[in-house]
Amino acid sequence: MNRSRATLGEVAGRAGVSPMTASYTYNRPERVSEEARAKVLAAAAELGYAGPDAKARSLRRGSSRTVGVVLGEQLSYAFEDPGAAAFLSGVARVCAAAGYGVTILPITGAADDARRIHETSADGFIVWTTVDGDPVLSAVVASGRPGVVHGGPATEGLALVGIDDAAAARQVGLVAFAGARRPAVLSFPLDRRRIAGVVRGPATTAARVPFPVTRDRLRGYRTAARARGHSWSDVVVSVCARNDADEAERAARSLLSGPHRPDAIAAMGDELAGGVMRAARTLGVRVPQDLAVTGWDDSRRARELKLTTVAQSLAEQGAACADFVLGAEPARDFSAAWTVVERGSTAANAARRPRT
Amino acid sequence: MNRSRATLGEVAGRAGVSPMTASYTYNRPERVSEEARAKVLAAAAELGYAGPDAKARSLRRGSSRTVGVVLGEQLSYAFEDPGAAAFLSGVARVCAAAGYGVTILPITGAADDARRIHETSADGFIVWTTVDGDPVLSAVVASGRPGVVHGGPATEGLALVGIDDAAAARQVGLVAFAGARRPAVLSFPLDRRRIAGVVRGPATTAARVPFPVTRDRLRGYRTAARARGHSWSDVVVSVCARNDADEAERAARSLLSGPHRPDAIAAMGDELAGGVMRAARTLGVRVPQDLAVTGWDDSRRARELKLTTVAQSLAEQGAACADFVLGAEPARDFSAAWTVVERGSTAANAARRPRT
DNA sequence: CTGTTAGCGCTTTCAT
DNA sequence: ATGAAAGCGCTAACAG
Repeated sequence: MNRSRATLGEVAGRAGVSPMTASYTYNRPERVSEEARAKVLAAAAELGYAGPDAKARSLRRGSSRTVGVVLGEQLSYAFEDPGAAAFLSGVARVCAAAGYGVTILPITGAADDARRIHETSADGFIVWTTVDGDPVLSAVVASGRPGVVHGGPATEGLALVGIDDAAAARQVGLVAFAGARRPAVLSFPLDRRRIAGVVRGPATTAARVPFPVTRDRLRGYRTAARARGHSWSDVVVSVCARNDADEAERAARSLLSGPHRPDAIAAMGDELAGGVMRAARTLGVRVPQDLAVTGWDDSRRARELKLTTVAQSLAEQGAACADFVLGAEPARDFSAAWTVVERGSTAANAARRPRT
Repeated sequence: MNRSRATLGEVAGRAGVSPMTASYTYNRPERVSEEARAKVLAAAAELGYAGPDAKARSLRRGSSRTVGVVLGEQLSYAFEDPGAAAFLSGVARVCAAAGYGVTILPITGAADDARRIHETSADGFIVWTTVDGDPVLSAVVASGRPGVVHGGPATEGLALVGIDDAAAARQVGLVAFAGARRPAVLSFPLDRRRIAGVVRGPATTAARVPFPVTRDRLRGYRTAARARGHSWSDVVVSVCARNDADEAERAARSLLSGPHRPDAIAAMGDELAGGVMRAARTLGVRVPQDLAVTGWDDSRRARELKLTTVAQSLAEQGAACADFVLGAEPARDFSAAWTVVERGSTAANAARRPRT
């Protein structure tokens, strides 16, 4: 049997119809008589023809029916992040419903990232987790195809989807730091190098934090810390290389065993916060009496651990990105909903407690 | 500025060269004089031309330079599984190195799954986590493009990559069940319905377990249980809907609190085994004295928890699948390496201990 | 090093 | 309901 080497024209020939009738059989079955359709399908079966070639279709239609998702990370990191998984499943749901495929474009950091954008036949792009000045952003703009950035940076020519991270960080930070004497932050990486370690507020100025999401959250925590009477310079910021409970546990153990034991830790992810909870339990530190903990994302984990956290739907944001690229949504920025969910990892009514 | 609407022909015209010179400028720069190249690039810049159109290229070259990865799951499940992440990162590494993109094709379970295969312009397919008789498998074969299945089912016309799950399960099962009086198994789902719950051996006959990996592992555990003097009918098999520590913890707590408390649990994933360890700690059950635990995959988690486990490299297997689709590897099945790593979650020298 | 020709396989457009 | 013509944008093959 010919391994699908047959063309639509050959199928038409064998069926004794014109190429157009064969084409309609696959694309507009309702426009073809029952009889012609049967002949075409029979001929196709005989020739082992599995359907119109997608590459030729793409060229002719001017559309590949594919959306490119640019992951600003090595794939191993991207898939380790539950947030990325949720986001992608939102993207995939919308794309599948519209008959679109999803092409993954991991960033290598090398100079050929931009070329990879141009060499992809996707009809549009969604960019996840990137940094200020990423050449990929201008490549997407230059490609002339629609693009959305999730979480920033805001880019001329691209739509932006995300939440107001600074506002959310401020609000959850107010809860975390209420009544605290030594607030601390457990942060995502500041840049692509993903260097873990402890810094203090001043090292987190905007210019040094190219990841927009991380930067905005740090800014929000800073506002909260100040509102609770602390100088940002005194706030310890422990950076984790990834959104991983085990790494966070080690970092938290180190903080909690040190000379200036924090009594409040605001973490940028529920995974990180979960690690803090484990470290606290191991060290006999009571939550929330001795230590307030907050997370981010309101994942399953947060519910189980009764974590105070920021609730947002990354799946919905992924869907919004896909809607935009597919043109179903207006081409404007989309600021998604978020709320702070207060649970047992912070003191009740902490938001309303007076500062120390 | 024209949003990349210009064609290569127009660029050539403006540069005063033939289309082929323009084409060579992008595809074989070394064949073009410095001067011509400069003229072409200048014209391209003026016209906002970002490079040759990928859709036209794909048609002309007969290749989209893209590999399709079929995930036999809803995307949210697939990305929650650390094994899938490792596998995909192996696929992506090889593809990126070869200049290929990766298109994700989540299975919906609906009748249009096969059509989605045909409508994708990928040059070949990698199928992850599917079940016996999945129509997707015959669709891949019918597409006439190369295909590999990871973990089975073995399919005429497709290559197969994976480990000998039955042999590995047997070997790790011998360690887990050494000296045990009441061995139990914590299993992955038996089929796509992902029904969680407790069954016994007889309900795990091949005919009822369409997931080949799960089926083969159950078979291996059965062999091990019998070798340790147990009837498979007496072995409790607790099925988890997903490879998730929290779900496993609940399942294990239920088993360990019940009337026939197991003293050995072989789990099909390190995440599941981690949940068992947590349940044991909570209930004051000592590992390995009161309970032997084994996992699968030798993940970071396994090392941290000192789990006896099956070590395999899913990233390497993903790479092997990609190599095959890209034609770099011989078109034959690839049985990957595995070993059982013994750690503290089972008794020392358990493999050599006499049966009870 | 550069150019000419031809056509990848399909579907839009417009007729019948 | 069916068909004829045209060409999507590019590059393989083969000159020069």
